[in-house]
Amino acid sequence: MSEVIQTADCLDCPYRSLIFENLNAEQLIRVTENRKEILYKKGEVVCKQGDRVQSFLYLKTGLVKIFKENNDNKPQIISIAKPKDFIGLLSIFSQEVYPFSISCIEDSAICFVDLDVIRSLIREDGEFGLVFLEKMSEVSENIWQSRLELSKKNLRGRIAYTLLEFSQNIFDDLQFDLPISRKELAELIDMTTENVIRILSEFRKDEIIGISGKTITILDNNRLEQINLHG
Amino acid sequence: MSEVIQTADCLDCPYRSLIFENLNAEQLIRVTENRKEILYKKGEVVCKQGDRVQSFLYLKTGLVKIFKENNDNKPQIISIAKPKDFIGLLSIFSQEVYPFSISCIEDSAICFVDLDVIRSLIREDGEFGLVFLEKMSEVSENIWQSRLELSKKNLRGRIAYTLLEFSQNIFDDLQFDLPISRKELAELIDMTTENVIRILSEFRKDEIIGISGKTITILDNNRLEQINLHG
DNA sequence: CGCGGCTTTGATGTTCATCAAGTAAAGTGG
DNA sequence: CCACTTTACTTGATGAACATCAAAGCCGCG
Repeated sequence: MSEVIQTADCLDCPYRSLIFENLNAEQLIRVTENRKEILYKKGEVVCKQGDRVQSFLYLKTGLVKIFKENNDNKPQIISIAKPKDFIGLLSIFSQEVYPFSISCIEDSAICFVDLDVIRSLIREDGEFGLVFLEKMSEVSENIWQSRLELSKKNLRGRIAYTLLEFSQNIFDDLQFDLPISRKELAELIDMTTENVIRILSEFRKDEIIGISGKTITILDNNRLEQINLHG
Repeated sequence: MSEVIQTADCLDCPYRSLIFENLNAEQLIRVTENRKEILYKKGEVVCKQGDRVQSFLYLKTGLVKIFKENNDNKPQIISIAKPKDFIGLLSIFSQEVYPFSISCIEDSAICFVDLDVIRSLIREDGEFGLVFLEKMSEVSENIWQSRLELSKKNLRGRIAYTLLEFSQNIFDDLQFDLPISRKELAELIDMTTENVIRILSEFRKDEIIGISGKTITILDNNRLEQINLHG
């Protein structure tokens, strides 16, 4: 199960985000004293839609999915977050409760910083506030970019786009282990599980990718790019 | 054509946003001196995708559409913004240039506040920064909510959703003039113009709505809600 | 008044979801 | 550790939802 660990203070944290770069010693101590780090196993839930927002969430290592749970039993995955992402997104500043759930698709380490501490840092240190805003803006912009891009593509295009995302932005390799199931991939790009599988098989038959269980190898990057663009 | 007007200072602005509520006199003067207000006619362009971001944009009155221009000649409307919305969205803090265009779908008055002034206000006045962040968060959250809601519905559901949005959130009336063309409605909810028209006609035949040119009258709100929910 | 863009309807075809059925894999309890 | 259950994966067949194409009327505007 998940485990709270006591790390050295944030000053020495190798995963310290740029936003905490310019804090002074006193401020960093305040952050250190009002945070906890939790190690999660793959599959564990970080927060559930409807939970009270109390912390600023920072993904140190691992991979998580941020998703809406609808009462129709068809979750919608909003985004897969990478290390150094702010996984509470912007919501934490206007919502009482989380409008989405977060769970781990790989073992992950997540820092929970007391939200009141973040608020007080912004209040007293405008420079911090500004940097914070910029970083928030960037994360948000990336997710928007992706969603809008996806929504104008057909199924083949969406699959191609997502495989390229994984390859280029997350694993930085032409071969990688799909961190999510076919079902989750379907939830991420808004299609059915059957069609995800069908199209992956198609790509395999066309020798655009290789598939071995969860392991995907991109064999013909060009063609994948073409499908991405014209799908 | 569009017209720059010299209004009284922001202190007296009846449309002053809550975010400027707690500024002191000196700060408000700085805002006043580094802003301009422009009156646009329906159809005029406020900013184009790719323009350099230099101002914080605030919609005082009117209605604008925020949209992506793709090279395939199929614009995607991201959102219709109402008075008091921050129409540059979060992008202004991480993007050099606008990732979208904005144009007016009704005559509109828009304030351009020099972005450097906003930045300096955040730097020097943390409370302002925090309120600003909260408001940004709220606007962003609403758009997300809408897009995710839409993306899980079928065409009838999307039309129903949008009509209810207009009725309830924008015009606060069961009868209203559609501020956008059928074509734009299609771009907003990601379908073809033909199908927008077809489904509106269907709703008319079923006596769920009345249509007379741009004027829509919701005759059976209940049924529309049902279609929205189950579509 | 004539041109271009918007609107409307119908006919047609494609894309995609759904249903069904079976295999493989992965967790669960005795 | 094995039987059992559940969940993931896979393929095919079918039909529904939706896009595309075509044609014609309409409306606003120079």
